[in-house]
Amino acid sequence: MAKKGQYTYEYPHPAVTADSVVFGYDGKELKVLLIKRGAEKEASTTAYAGEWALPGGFLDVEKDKTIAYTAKRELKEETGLRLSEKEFKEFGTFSDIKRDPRERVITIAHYALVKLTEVQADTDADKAEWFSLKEVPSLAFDHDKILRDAFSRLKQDIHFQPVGFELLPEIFTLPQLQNLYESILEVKFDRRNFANKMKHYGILSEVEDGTPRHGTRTPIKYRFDKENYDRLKGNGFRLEF
Amino acid sequence: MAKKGQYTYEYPHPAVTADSVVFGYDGKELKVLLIKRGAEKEASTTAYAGEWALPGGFLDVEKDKTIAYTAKRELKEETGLRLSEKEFKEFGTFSDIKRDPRERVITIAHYALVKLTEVQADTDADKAEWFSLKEVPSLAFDHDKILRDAFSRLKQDIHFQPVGFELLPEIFTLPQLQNLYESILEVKFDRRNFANKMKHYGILSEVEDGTPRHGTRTPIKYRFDKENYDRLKGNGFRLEF
DNA sequence: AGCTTTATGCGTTGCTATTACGCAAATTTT
DNA sequence: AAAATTTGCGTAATAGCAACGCATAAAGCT
Repeated sequence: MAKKGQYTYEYPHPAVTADSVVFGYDGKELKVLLIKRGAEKEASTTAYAGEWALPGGFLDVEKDKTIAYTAKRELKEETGLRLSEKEFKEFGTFSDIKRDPRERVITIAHYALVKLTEVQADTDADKAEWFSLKEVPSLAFDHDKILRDAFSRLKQDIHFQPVGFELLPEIFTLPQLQNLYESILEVKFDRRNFANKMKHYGILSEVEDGTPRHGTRTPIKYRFDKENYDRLKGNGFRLEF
Repeated sequence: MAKKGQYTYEYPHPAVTADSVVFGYDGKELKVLLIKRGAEKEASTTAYAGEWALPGGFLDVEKDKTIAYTAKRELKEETGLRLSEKEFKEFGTFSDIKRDPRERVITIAHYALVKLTEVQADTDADKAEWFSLKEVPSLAFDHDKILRDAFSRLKQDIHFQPVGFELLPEIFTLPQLQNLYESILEVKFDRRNFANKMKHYGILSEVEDGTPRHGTRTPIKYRFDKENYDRLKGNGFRLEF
């Protein structure tokens, strides 16, 4: 254990944290993963004790190779979720001088997209909880603003990059995909035009699962064509609204 | 002057800097502003002494309200250029554990666009110099990578937001505007289609400067319609390529 | 059970935007 | 003087997009 006051510098240094906004989709609406701040182990986490906050924590100056690694490590520690560093998308720095009452703390904010249906079992329910975006409580520090910024960044990104793969289960239906887009963009699309567009991109593969499609009301099942999907991510596209 | 070893912390803290990639356009090609690192005042700047680098410097933990302010302050100190905080666009954090040989330094990277023709006089030529993007020397730290990332970010942003206003002189011609876009995107557009598109956006106002247009070869002069320009920035648009 | 409402897939039509060019005039280059 | 270049103005063909109709089966309702 480190002794108090062991680390000295010629000039004042800020603390640096990585915070993560983890979005999940349950087939109906967009959710976000929050943790409850406790006065458990570290004395430094007592600020805003008991309040809800984004998962995240301090950069380990000596061990964390990059900030993305900090985000990954802290998410695992605080919520049980294991994501790879690549899945964290950095979207901004929050550096306001008063944002943490204890000392100067700069946070590098990230967002990540996960298949809620698959990861729900892995999230440590004692510490973490999924909240509907519409029912998020007020958060510690400036995490309200960070969350708002993350959502508007996701909203922007989705116009130019497909995001379904990260959020939907492997097999899904077109109405599900459309609902996902509508949840994120907060708009409504015409059913048939949306279907045409998605099919036109060539990122969907029909799934034959034995069940002979009974009626027109049972939606056709799809999976993503990973190859075309990634190509489209690289090239970018434009989804109107 | 601060005494040595005055600032102590329970856990190690990183240093935090703000670095800026300042792009300018001289009517022909895109340029970037670099500084020559010297062993002048601060002992801490001796790393990579004599090499070219991006302007930037350490966050003043006690005085700088935000990282953007650090960027603004350091740019002024190092190059003489005065920009407002809003003109700095943050595009990423560089946090590799080995990126600075002295200690752990996290940098928040920004880019800015300026009218080269107007600011050239303000840049302190003793310390700073404008380089063509094609002739940039190899840079200190990981600044090569930061510069590459800034350029590709600018390239992305220009697809969805007009950028001419920030880079061109107040009065300019359509060929100039097209050349700017072509310089950034590294592609060629069809002259007439480009003109049609720009006119269609409604952000151009023809300038009557007495000179009765001699021949068709003297390009028509324009200025930006600031109101429509800003509206377009807000809404976003899509420039194909 | 029988009727109404809703969800899904497959299309069509008109409109707008985009692309790929042609042409004339004047300047610059050779 | 001739040739090549640059600029503005225009047009035809095409592709993409938005708005909408129709048939069918499931789900909801009385």
